[in-house]
Amino acid sequence: MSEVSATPEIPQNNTIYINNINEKIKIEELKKSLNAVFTQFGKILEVLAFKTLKHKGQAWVVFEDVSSASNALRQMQGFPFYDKPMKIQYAKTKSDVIAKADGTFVPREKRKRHDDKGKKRKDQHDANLAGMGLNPAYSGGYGATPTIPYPGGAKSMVPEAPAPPNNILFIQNLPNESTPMMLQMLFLQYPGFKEVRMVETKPGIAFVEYGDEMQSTVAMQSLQGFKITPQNPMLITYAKK
DNA sequence: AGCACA
Repeated sequence: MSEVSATPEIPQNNTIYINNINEKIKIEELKKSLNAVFTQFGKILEVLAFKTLKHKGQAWVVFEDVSSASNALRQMQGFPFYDKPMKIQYAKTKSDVIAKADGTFVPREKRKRHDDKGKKRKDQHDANLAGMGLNPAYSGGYGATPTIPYPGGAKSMVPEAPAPPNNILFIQNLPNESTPMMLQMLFLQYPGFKEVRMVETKPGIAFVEYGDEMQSTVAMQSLQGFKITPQNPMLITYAKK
């Protein structure tokens, strides 16, 4: 009898293919969440997901290194993501961003002919903040290098050492005039938000609670370094348990 | 279930 495995093995790839994803999640949020959840395994070059019928519930996460993809695949296999266990495989083919870096990229024929440069991407939450005179530090680049703009005086830390995840976030370097309402405006937009707690005796810090660690992670990734004033980039970490 | 390159 053959000893070939019954489950078809796909060779390693920089890109992981994820399915069984909760289809209720909007593409924009989904990509952000995937980025947040997988960034711990290494540099992510791209997250792709589509809302077309054929591609619902699926996504591709492209890592710079194959080893990152391997670790992600193993460690996040079955991870409860929006209440559904992720199914992760290697992608069947090389992603374009990788091929381009390789020099092996060859444009495929099914490419659209017409320019689609007319589409512009909207910034996500700037509108809410304008009235308060707040200035986002980021305009929504989840693919960006997760560099944390540490406030002056913070001890230099190795960014590769992540704190243990917690559904409660610890926010530092807030301006003294920050109010719970201001913070709520920022954090409420991410799913699972529960509450903001500020410590009266210690201005400049706050705790923000989410329903679970995944949700808090998404919010943290999105608002990391957000500037309420130009000299106050938020430093967000998981709260100690 | 479904493997793309918005």
